[in-house]
Amino acid sequence: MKETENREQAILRAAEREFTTRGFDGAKTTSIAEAAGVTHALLHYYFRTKEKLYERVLDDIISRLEASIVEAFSVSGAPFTSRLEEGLRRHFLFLLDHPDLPRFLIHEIGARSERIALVRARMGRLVGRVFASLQADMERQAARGEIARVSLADLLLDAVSLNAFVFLSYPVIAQLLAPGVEPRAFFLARLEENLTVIRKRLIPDPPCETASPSCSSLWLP
Amino acid sequence: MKETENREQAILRAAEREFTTRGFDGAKTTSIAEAAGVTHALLHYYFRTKEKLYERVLDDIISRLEASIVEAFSVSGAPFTSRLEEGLRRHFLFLLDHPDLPRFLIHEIGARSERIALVRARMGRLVGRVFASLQADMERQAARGEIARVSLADLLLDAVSLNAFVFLSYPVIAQLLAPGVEPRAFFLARLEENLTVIRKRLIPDPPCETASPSCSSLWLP
DNA sequence: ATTATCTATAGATCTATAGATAATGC
DNA sequence: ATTATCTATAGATCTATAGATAATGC
Repeated sequence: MKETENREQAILRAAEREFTTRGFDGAKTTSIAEAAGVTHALLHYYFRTKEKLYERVLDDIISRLEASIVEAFSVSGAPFTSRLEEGLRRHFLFLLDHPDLPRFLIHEIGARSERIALVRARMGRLVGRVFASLQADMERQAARGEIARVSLADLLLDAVSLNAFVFLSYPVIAQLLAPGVEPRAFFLARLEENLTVIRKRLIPDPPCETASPSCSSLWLP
Repeated sequence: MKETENREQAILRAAEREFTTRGFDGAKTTSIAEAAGVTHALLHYYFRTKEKLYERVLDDIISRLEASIVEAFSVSGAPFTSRLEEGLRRHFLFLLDHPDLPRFLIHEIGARSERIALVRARMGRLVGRVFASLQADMERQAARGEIARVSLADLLLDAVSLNAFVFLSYPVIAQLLAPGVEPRAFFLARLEENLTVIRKRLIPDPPCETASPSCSSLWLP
Protein backbone atom coordinates (compact mmCIF):
# COMPACT_ATOMS: atom_id res chain seq x y z
CA MET A 1 0.00 0.00 0.00
CA LYS A 2 2.84 2.32 0.79
CA GLU A 3 4.65 1.26 -2.37
CA THR A 4 1.45 1.96 -4.29
CA GLU A 5 1.06 5.48 -3.06
CA ASN A 6 4.67 6.15 -3.84
CA ARG A 7 4.24 5.11 -7.44
CA GLU A 8 0.96 6.88 -7.86
CA GLN A 9 2.47 10.02 -6.42
CA ALA A 10 5.57 9.61 -8.52
CA ILE A 11 3.35 9.58 -11.59
CA LEU A 12 1.51 12.67 -10.37
CA ARG A 13 4.72 14.54 -9.74
CA ALA A 14 6.14 13.59 -13.12
CA ALA A 15 2.84 14.46 -14.77
CA GLU A 16 2.73 17.88 -13.18
CA ARG A 17 6.22 18.57 -14.37
CA GLU A 18 5.50 17.37 -17.90
CA PHE A 19 2.14 19.11 -18.22
CA THR A 20 3.28 22.41 -16.77
CA THR A 21 6.36 22.63 -18.94
CA ARG A 22 4.99 21.24 -22.21
CA GLY A 23 1.25 21.81 -21.98
CA PHE A 24 -1.36 19.13 -22.52
CA ASP A 25 -0.66 18.61 -26.19
CA GLY A 26 3.08 18.57 -25.83
CA ALA A 27 3.02 16.17 -22.90
CA LYS A 28 3.44 12.45 -23.60
CA THR A 29 2.16 9.80 -21.26
CA THR A 30 5.18 7.72 -22.19
CA SER A 31 7.52 10.48 -21.04
CA ILE A 32 5.59 10.87 -17.81
CA ALA A 33 5.80 7.16 -17.10
CA GLU A 34 9.48 7.14 -17.89
CA ALA A 35 10.16 10.16 -15.67
CA ALA A 36 8.20 8.51 -12.86
CA GLY A 37 10.20 5.31 -13.29
CA VAL A 38 7.19 3.14 -13.96
CA THR A 39 5.91 1.27 -16.94
CA HIS A 40 3.62 3.10 -19.28
CA ALA A 41 0.68 0.81 -18.64
CA LEU A 42 0.74 1.60 -14.95
CA LEU A 43 -0.07 5.20 -15.66
CA HIS A 44 -3.27 4.13 -17.34
CA TYR A 45 -3.99 1.67 -14.60
CA TYR A 46 -4.04 4.49 -12.04
CA PHE A 47 -5.47 7.36 -14.03
CA ARG A 48 -7.29 5.66 -16.89
CA THR A 49 -6.67 8.35 -19.50
CA LYS A 50 -4.28 11.18 -20.20
CA GLU A 51 -7.20 13.59 -19.95
CA LYS A 52 -8.14 12.36 -16.46
CA LEU A 53 -4.55 12.58 -15.29
CA TYR A 54 -4.41 16.10 -16.65
CA GLU A 55 -7.60 17.08 -14.85
CA ARG A 56 -6.22 15.76 -11.64
CA VAL A 57 -3.01 17.74 -12.03
CA LEU A 58 -4.87 20.90 -12.98
CA ASP A 59 -7.17 20.49 -10.04
CA ASP A 60 -4.31 20.07 -7.61
CA ILE A 61 -2.54 23.10 -8.97
CA ILE A 62 -5.57 25.35 -8.76
CA SER A 63 -6.22 24.19 -5.23
CA ARG A 64 -2.71 25.10 -4.18
CA LEU A 65 -2.95 28.44 -5.91
CA GLU A 66 -6.23 29.20 -4.21
CA ALA A 67 -4.93 28.20 -0.83
CA SER A 68 -1.87 30.36 -1.25
CA ILE A 69 -3.87 33.41 -2.23
CA VAL A 70 -6.43 33.03 0.52
CA GLU A 71 -3.63 32.58 2.98
CA ALA A 72 -1.71 35.49 1.50
CA PHE A 73 -4.53 37.91 2.24
CA SER A 74 -5.57 36.42 5.52
CA VAL A 75 -3.60 38.86 7.66
CA SER A 76 -6.39 40.65 9.43
CA GLY A 77 -6.58 43.53 11.82
CA ALA A 78 -3.96 45.45 9.86
CA PRO A 79 -4.69 48.46 7.65
CA PHE A 80 -5.47 47.88 3.98
CA THR A 81 -2.07 48.91 2.68
CA SER A 82 -0.24 46.51 4.98
CA ARG A 83 -2.53 43.65 4.10
CA LEU A 84 -2.15 44.35 0.42
CA GLU A 85 1.60 44.55 0.63
CA GLU A 86 1.84 41.37 2.65
CA GLY A 87 -0.52 39.62 0.22
CA LEU A 88 1.56 40.61 -2.77
CA ARG A 89 4.73 39.50 -1.09
CA ARG A 90 3.30 36.08 -0.29
CA HIS A 91 1.77 35.74 -3.73
CA PHE A 92 5.16 36.49 -5.28
CA LEU A 93 6.98 34.02 -3.06
CA PHE A 94 4.44 31.37 -3.96
CA LEU A 95 5.17 31.96 -7.63
CA LEU A 96 8.87 31.76 -6.88
CA ASP A 97 8.19 28.23 -5.69
CA HIS A 98 6.12 27.43 -8.78
CA PRO A 99 7.77 29.47 -11.49
CA ASP A 100 6.12 27.89 -14.49
CA LEU A 101 2.64 27.79 -13.08
CA PRO A 102 1.49 31.09 -14.63
CA ARG A 103 2.68 30.03 -18.06
CA PHE A 104 0.90 26.72 -17.76
CA LEU A 105 -2.43 28.13 -16.62
CA ILE A 106 -2.44 30.86 -19.21
CA HIS A 107 -1.60 28.55 -22.06
CA GLU A 108 -4.11 25.91 -21.13
CA ILE A 109 -6.86 28.45 -20.65
CA GLY A 110 -6.17 29.99 -24.02
CA ALA A 111 -5.48 26.85 -26.00
CA ARG A 112 -8.10 24.56 -24.54
CA SER A 113 -11.08 26.72 -23.93
CA GLU A 114 -13.09 23.82 -22.54
CA ARG A 115 -11.07 24.36 -19.41
CA ILE A 116 -12.07 27.97 -18.97
CA ALA A 117 -15.32 27.20 -17.20
CA LEU A 118 -13.65 25.22 -14.44
CA VAL A 119 -10.87 27.70 -13.85
CA ARG A 120 -13.22 30.64 -14.03
CA ALA A 121 -15.66 29.15 -11.56
CA ARG A 122 -12.98 28.52 -9.00
CA MET A 123 -11.24 31.81 -9.57
CA GLY A 124 -14.60 33.52 -9.26
CA ARG A 125 -15.14 32.26 -5.75
CA LEU A 126 -11.59 33.16 -4.88
CA VAL A 127 -11.72 36.69 -6.26
CA GLY A 128 -15.00 37.17 -4.49
CA ARG A 129 -13.49 36.23 -1.18
CA VAL A 130 -10.39 38.38 -1.56
CA PHE A 131 -12.52 41.32 -2.66
CA ALA A 132 -14.93 41.06 0.18
CA SER A 133 -12.05 40.80 2.55
CA LEU A 134 -10.25 43.91 1.29
CA GLN A 135 -12.91 46.25 -0.03
CA ALA A 136 -14.14 47.66 3.25
CA ASP A 137 -10.66 48.28 4.59
CA MET A 138 -9.72 50.01 1.38
CA GLU A 139 -12.75 52.29 1.48
CA ARG A 140 -11.95 53.25 5.00
CA GLN A 141 -8.42 54.28 4.23
CA ALA A 142 -9.48 56.08 1.05
CA ALA A 143 -12.15 57.99 2.94
CA ARG A 144 -9.47 59.29 5.25
CA GLY A 145 -7.56 60.50 2.19
CA GLU A 146 -4.59 58.32 2.98
CA ILE A 147 -4.67 56.53 -0.36
CA ALA A 148 -5.89 57.33 -3.83
CA ARG A 149 -9.29 56.15 -4.96
CA VAL A 150 -8.79 53.20 -7.30
CA SER A 151 -11.02 50.34 -8.27
CA LEU A 152 -9.87 47.37 -6.26
CA ALA A 153 -10.19 45.20 -9.38
CA ASP A 154 -7.73 47.39 -11.25
CA LEU A 155 -5.36 47.53 -8.34
CA LEU A 156 -5.27 43.78 -7.87
CA LEU A 157 -4.90 43.19 -11.58
CA ASP A 158 -1.98 45.61 -11.59
CA ALA A 159 -0.36 43.67 -8.81
CA VAL A 160 -0.95 40.24 -10.29
CA SER A 161 0.26 41.44 -13.69
CA LEU A 162 3.51 42.65 -12.22
CA ASN A 163 4.05 39.56 -10.13
CA ALA A 164 3.17 36.99 -12.76
CA PHE A 165 4.80 38.56 -15.77
CA VAL A 166 8.33 38.34 -14.43
CA PHE A 167 7.96 34.58 -14.36
CA LEU A 168 6.25 34.45 -17.72
CA SER A 169 8.94 36.42 -19.46
CA TYR A 170 11.91 35.27 -17.45
CA PRO A 171 13.50 33.03 -20.12
CA VAL A 172 13.66 35.91 -22.56
CA ILE A 173 14.35 38.90 -20.41
CA ALA A 174 16.67 37.73 -17.67
CA GLN A 175 19.82 37.63 -19.76
CA LEU A 176 18.84 40.83 -21.49
CA LEU A 177 17.97 43.01 -18.55
CA ALA A 178 20.20 41.62 -15.88
CA PRO A 179 22.99 39.52 -17.35
CA GLY A 180 24.95 37.55 -14.82
CA VAL A 181 22.54 38.11 -11.97
CA GLU A 182 21.47 34.90 -10.27
CA PRO A 183 17.77 34.11 -10.77
CA ARG A 184 16.74 34.43 -7.17
CA ALA A 185 18.32 37.82 -6.73
CA PHE A 186 16.74 38.98 -9.97
CA PHE A 187 13.30 37.86 -8.82
CA LEU A 188 13.61 39.36 -5.37
CA ALA A 189 14.65 42.68 -6.85
CA ARG A 190 11.54 42.56 -8.99
CA LEU A 191 9.40 41.88 -5.94
CA GLU A 192 10.63 45.13 -4.40
CA GLU A 193 10.00 47.02 -7.61
CA ASN A 194 6.48 45.62 -7.80
CA LEU A 195 5.76 46.69 -4.25
CA THR A 196 7.06 50.15 -5.01
CA VAL A 197 4.84 50.43 -8.06
CA ILE A 198 1.75 49.46 -6.10
CA ARG A 199 2.61 51.76 -3.20
CA LYS A 200 3.06 54.67 -5.54
CA ARG A 201 -0.15 53.83 -7.34
CA LEU A 202 -1.88 54.48 -4.05
CA ILE A 203 -0.34 57.88 -3.43
CA PRO A 204 -3.29 60.24 -3.17
CA ASP A 205 -3.58 62.65 -6.07
CA PRO A 206 -2.93 65.50 -6.16
CA PRO A 207 0.16 64.45 -4.24
CA CYS A 208 0.79 67.99 -3.00
CA GLU A 209 -1.43 70.92 -2.49
CA THR A 210 1.42 73.36 -1.99
CA ALA A 211 3.23 74.56 -5.08
CA SER A 212 6.61 73.19 -4.17
CA PRO A 213 9.13 72.92 -7.01
CA SER A 214 8.92 69.12 -7.25
CA CYS A 215 5.14 69.32 -7.50
CA SER A 216 4.70 72.08 -10.02
CA SER A 217 6.72 70.18 -12.57
CA LEU A 218 4.74 66.97 -12.26
CA TRP A 219 3.61 65.71 -15.61
CA LEU A 220 0.41 64.26 -14.26
CA PRO A 221 -2.42 65.76 -16.29
CA MET B 1 1.03 33.26 -59.99
CA LYS B 2 -1.55 35.39 -58.31
CA GLU B 3 -3.58 32.33 -57.40
CA THR B 4 -0.42 30.79 -55.99
CA GLU B 5 0.35 33.64 -53.71
CA ASN B 6 -3.22 33.66 -52.54
CA ARG B 7 -3.06 30.02 -51.54
CA GLU B 8 0.34 30.29 -49.98
CA GLN B 9 -0.81 33.29 -48.03
CA ALA B 10 -4.04 31.57 -47.11
CA ILE B 11 -1.98 28.76 -45.61
CA LEU B 12 0.17 31.25 -43.73
CA ARG B 13 -2.82 33.04 -42.32
CA ALA B 14 -4.48 29.81 -41.28
CA ALA B 15 -1.20 28.58 -39.82
CA GLU B 16 -0.71 31.70 -37.78
CA ARG B 17 -4.17 31.37 -36.38
CA GLU B 18 -3.74 27.69 -35.57
CA PHE B 19 -0.26 28.03 -34.10
CA THR B 20 -1.04 31.10 -32.02
CA THR B 21 -4.18 29.65 -30.51
CA ARG B 22 -3.08 26.03 -30.03
CA GLY B 23 0.69 26.21 -29.86
CA PHE B 24 3.03 24.10 -31.98
CA ASP B 25 2.10 20.79 -30.42
CA GLY B 26 -1.63 21.41 -30.47
CA ALA B 27 -1.63 22.61 -34.05
CA LYS B 28 -2.40 20.09 -36.80
CA THR B 29 -1.24 20.58 -40.35
CA THR B 30 -4.48 18.96 -41.48
CA SER B 31 -6.51 21.60 -39.63
CA ILE B 32 -4.41 24.37 -41.11
CA ALA B 33 -4.90 23.04 -44.64
CA GLU B 34 -8.60 22.67 -44.03
CA ALA B 35 -8.91 26.20 -42.64
CA ALA B 36 -6.98 27.53 -45.61
CA GLY B 37 -9.26 25.66 -47.99
CA VAL B 38 -6.48 23.68 -49.60
CA THR B 39 -5.53 20.06 -49.65
CA HIS B 40 -3.18 18.85 -47.00
CA ALA B 41 -0.41 17.94 -49.45
CA LEU B 42 -0.25 21.49 -50.72
CA LEU B 43 0.85 22.71 -47.34
CA HIS B 44 3.85 20.44 -47.50
CA TYR B 45 4.49 21.43 -51.07
CA TYR B 46 4.91 25.06 -50.04
CA PHE B 47 6.48 24.75 -46.64
CA ARG B 48 8.00 21.27 -46.65
CA THR B 49 7.50 20.53 -42.97
CA LYS B 50 5.33 21.62 -40.08
CA GLU B 51 8.45 22.86 -38.33
CA LYS B 52 9.45 25.07 -41.25
CA LEU B 53 5.97 26.49 -41.51
CA TYR B 54 6.07 27.20 -37.82
CA GLU B 55 9.42 28.95 -38.08
CA ARG B 56 8.09 31.11 -40.84
CA VAL B 57 5.05 32.09 -38.78
CA LEU B 58 7.14 32.79 -35.69
CA ASP B 59 9.54 34.86 -37.72
CA ASP B 60 6.76 36.95 -39.24
CA ILE B 61 5.21 37.55 -35.85
CA ILE B 62 8.42 38.65 -34.22
CA SER B 63 9.14 40.97 -37.12
CA ARG B 64 5.79 42.64 -36.74
CA LEU B 65 6.24 42.92 -32.99
CA GLU B 66 9.67 44.47 -33.43
CA ALA B 67 8.44 46.92 -36.01
CA SER B 68 5.56 47.97 -33.80
CA ILE B 69 7.79 48.58 -30.80
CA VAL B 70 10.43 50.47 -32.72
CA GLU B 71 7.73 52.57 -34.29
CA ALA B 72 6.01 53.02 -30.93
CA PHE B 73 9.08 54.66 -29.42
CA SER B 74 10.13 56.57 -32.49
CA VAL B 75 8.51 59.84 -31.44
CA SER B 76 11.55 62.02 -31.00
CA GLY B 77 12.10 65.54 -29.83
CA ALA B 78 9.55 65.13 -27.05
CA PRO B 79 10.44 64.78 -23.36
CA PHE B 80 10.99 61.30 -21.95
CA THR B 81 7.65 61.04 -20.21
CA SER B 82 5.72 61.91 -23.37
CA ARG B 83 7.69 59.43 -25.45
CA LEU B 84 7.21 56.74 -22.87
CA GLU B 85 3.50 57.35 -22.62
CA GLU B 86 3.08 57.40 -26.38
CA GLY B 87 5.13 54.22 -26.70
CA LEU B 88 3.02 52.40 -24.16
CA ARG B 89 -0.15 53.50 -25.82
CA ARG B 90 0.99 52.25 -29.21
CA HIS B 91 2.30 49.03 -27.75
CA PHE B 92 -1.04 48.41 -26.13
CA LEU B 93 -2.97 49.16 -29.30
CA PHE B 94 -0.74 46.77 -31.21
CA LEU B 95 -1.59 44.05 -28.72
CA LEU B 96 -5.25 44.91 -29.09
CA ASP B 97 -4.86 43.98 -32.75
CA HIS B 98 -3.01 40.77 -31.90
CA PRO B 99 -4.59 39.71 -28.65
CA ASP B 100 -3.24 36.19 -28.46
CA LEU B 101 0.29 37.00 -29.47
CA PRO B 102 1.63 37.33 -25.91
CA ARG B 103 0.19 33.99 -24.93
CA PHE B 104 1.69 32.33 -27.98
CA LEU B 105 5.17 33.73 -27.55
CA ILE B 106 5.30 32.98 -23.88
CA HIS B 107 4.12 29.43 -24.25
CA GLU B 108 6.45 28.59 -27.10
CA ILE B 109 9.43 30.12 -25.36
CA GLY B 110 8.70 28.15 -22.24
CA ALA B 111 7.63 24.88 -23.78
CA ARG B 112 10.12 24.66 -26.64
CA SER B 113 13.31 26.05 -25.29
CA GLU B 114 15.09 25.51 -28.62
CA ARG B 115 13.27 28.64 -29.70
CA ILE B 116 14.64 30.81 -26.91
CA ALA B 117 17.88 31.61 -28.68
CA LEU B 118 16.17 33.05 -31.73
CA VAL B 119 13.66 35.10 -29.80
CA ARG B 120 16.26 36.31 -27.34
CA ALA B 121 18.67 37.38 -30.04
CA ARG B 122 16.09 39.46 -31.83
CA MET B 123 14.61 40.87 -28.64
CA GLY B 124 18.12 41.71 -27.51
CA ARG B 125 18.72 43.98 -30.48
CA LEU B 126 15.31 45.50 -29.99
CA VAL B 127 15.70 46.18 -26.29
CA GLY B 128 19.10 47.63 -27.00
CA ARG B 129 17.66 50.08 -29.48
CA VAL B 130 14.77 51.15 -27.29
CA PHE B 131 17.09 51.59 -24.34
CA ALA B 132 19.61 53.64 -26.20
CA SER B 133 16.83 55.78 -27.51
CA LEU B 134 15.26 56.49 -24.13
CA GLN B 135 18.05 56.36 -21.58
CA ALA B 136 19.58 59.79 -22.19
CA ASP B 137 16.21 61.54 -22.20
CA MET B 138 15.30 59.83 -18.98
CA GLU B 139 18.52 60.84 -17.26
CA ARG B 140 17.98 64.42 -18.30
CA GLN B 141 14.52 64.59 -16.80
CA ALA B 142 15.60 62.77 -13.67
CA ALA B 143 18.52 65.13 -13.20
CA ARG B 144 16.07 68.00 -13.20
CA GLY B 145 14.15 66.25 -10.44
CA GLU B 146 11.02 66.00 -12.54
CA ILE B 147 10.80 62.23 -12.29
CA ALA B 148 11.90 59.63 -9.83
CA ARG B 149 15.12 57.73 -10.39
CA VAL B 150 14.24 54.24 -11.61
CA SER B 151 16.14 51.71 -13.63
CA LEU B 152 14.83 51.94 -17.16
CA ALA B 153 14.80 48.16 -17.36
CA ASP B 154 12.47 47.95 -14.37
CA LEU B 155 10.26 50.69 -15.68
CA LEU B 156 9.84 49.12 -19.11
CA LEU B 157 9.25 45.71 -17.62
CA ASP B 158 6.55 47.24 -15.40
CA ALA B 159 4.90 48.70 -18.46
CA VAL B 160 5.11 45.59 -20.60
CA SER B 161 3.84 43.46 -17.71
CA LEU B 162 0.79 45.63 -17.31
CA ASN B 163 0.09 45.82 -21.01
CA ALA B 164 0.60 42.16 -21.84
CA PHE B 165 -1.04 40.59 -18.82
CA VAL B 166 -4.51 41.93 -19.55
CA PHE B 167 -4.46 39.96 -22.78
CA LEU B 168 -2.95 36.91 -21.19
CA SER B 169 -5.53 36.70 -18.48
CA TYR B 170 -8.49 38.07 -20.38
CA PRO B 171 -10.40 34.78 -20.78
CA VAL B 172 -10.44 34.25 -17.03
CA ILE B 173 -10.73 37.69 -15.60
CA ALA B 174 -13.01 39.62 -17.94
CA GLN B 175 -16.25 38.06 -16.76
CA LEU B 176 -15.08 38.21 -13.19
CA LEU B 177 -13.87 41.76 -12.93
CA ALA B 178 -16.09 43.50 -15.42
CA PRO B 179 -19.13 41.39 -16.26
CA GLY B 180 -21.13 42.67 -19.19
CA VAL B 181 -18.53 45.17 -20.34
CA GLU B 182 -17.67 44.82 -24.03
CA PRO B 183 -14.09 43.65 -24.58
CA ARG B 184 -12.83 46.78 -26.32
CA ALA B 185 -14.10 49.06 -23.57
CA PHE B 186 -12.58 46.80 -20.97
CA PHE B 187 -9.20 46.87 -22.67
CA LEU B 188 -9.19 50.60 -23.23
CA ALA B 189 -10.02 51.19 -19.59
CA ARG B 190 -7.04 49.06 -18.71
CA LEU B 191 -4.82 51.06 -21.01
CA GLU B 192 -5.66 54.19 -19.01
CA GLU B 193 -5.03 52.41 -15.75
CA ASN B 194 -1.66 51.20 -17.00
CA LEU B 195 -0.67 54.70 -18.01
CA THR B 196 -1.70 55.99 -14.62
CA VAL B 197 0.40 53.36 -12.87
CA ILE B 198 3.47 54.24 -14.89
CA ARG B 199 2.96 57.96 -14.44
CA LYS B 200 2.68 57.56 -10.72
CA ARG B 201 5.70 55.31 -10.64
CA LEU B 202 7.64 58.28 -11.90
CA ILE B 203 6.45 60.72 -9.28
CA PRO B 204 9.62 61.92 -7.58
CA ASP B 205 10.02 60.69 -4.04
CA PRO B 206 9.66 62.14 -1.52
CA PRO B 207 6.60 63.48 -3.29
CA CYS B 208 6.37 66.51 -0.98
CA GLU B 209 8.90 68.22 1.13
CA THR B 210 6.35 70.23 3.10
CA ALA B 211 4.47 68.44 5.84
CA SER B 212 1.03 68.86 4.32
CA PRO B 213 -1.68 66.58 5.74
CA SER B 214 -1.84 64.39 2.63
CA CYS B 215 1.90 63.87 2.76
CA SER B 216 2.44 63.17 6.42
CA SER B 217 0.10 60.21 6.24
CA LEU B 218 1.80 58.56 3.29
CA TRP B 219 2.63 54.96 3.94
CA LEU B 220 5.77 55.00 1.88
CA PRO B 221 8.58 53.80 4.09
C1' DA C 1 -8.99 -12.66 -3.90
C1' DT C 2 -7.67 -8.33 -4.79
C1' DT C 3 -4.50 -5.03 -6.06
C1' DA C 4 -0.31 -3.76 -8.50
C1' DT C 5 2.69 -4.31 -12.19
C1' DC C 6 4.58 -5.97 -16.55
C1' DT C 7 4.87 -7.32 -21.81
C1' DA C 8 2.98 -6.94 -26.07
C1' DT C 9 0.06 -4.98 -29.27
C1' DA C 10 -4.15 -2.91 -31.29
C1' DG C 11 -6.01 1.46 -32.90
C1' DA C 12 -6.01 6.13 -33.68
C1' DT C 13 -3.93 10.16 -35.29
C1' DC C 14 -0.84 12.93 -37.61
C1' DT C 15 3.10 14.16 -40.70
C1' DA C 16 5.12 13.54 -44.90
C1' DT C 17 5.81 11.80 -49.51
C1' DA C 18 5.14 9.37 -53.93
C1' DG C 19 3.07 9.62 -58.03
C1' DA C 20 -0.63 11.30 -61.09
C1' DT C 21 -3.04 15.28 -63.17
C1' DA C 22 -4.15 20.02 -64.07
C1' DA C 23 -2.72 24.85 -64.83
C1' DT C 24 0.62 28.31 -66.40
C1' DG C 25 4.36 30.81 -68.74
C1' DC C 26 7.50 30.72 -72.43
C1' DA D 1 8.69 22.64 -69.11
C1' DT D 2 7.69 24.21 -64.92
C1' DT D 3 4.76 25.10 -61.28
C1' DA D 4 0.61 24.06 -58.71
C1' DT D 5 -2.58 20.91 -57.06
C1' DC D 6 -4.79 16.49 -56.07
C1' DT D 7 -5.44 11.35 -54.41
C1' DA D 8 -3.72 7.78 -51.94
C1' DT D 9 -0.80 5.85 -48.71
C1' DA D 10 3.47 4.86 -46.08
C1' DG D 11 5.62 5.65 -41.59
C1' DA D 12 5.99 7.44 -37.25
C1' DT D 13 4.19 8.37 -32.88
C1' DC D 14 1.21 8.13 -29.16
C1' DT D 15 -2.75 6.51 -26.29
C1' DA D 16 -5.00 2.81 -24.53
C1' DT D 17 -6.05 -1.95 -23.51
C1' DA D 18 -5.79 -7.04 -23.26
C1' DG D 19 -3.94 -10.56 -20.96
C1' DA D 20 -0.27 -12.58 -18.09
C1' DT D 21 2.33 -12.46 -13.74
C1' DA D 22 3.79 -10.85 -9.31
C1' DA D 23 2.76 -8.87 -4.75
C1' DT D 24 -0.37 -8.11 -0.83
C1' DG D 25 -4.01 -8.52 2.66
C1' DC D 26 -7.33 -11.42 4.63
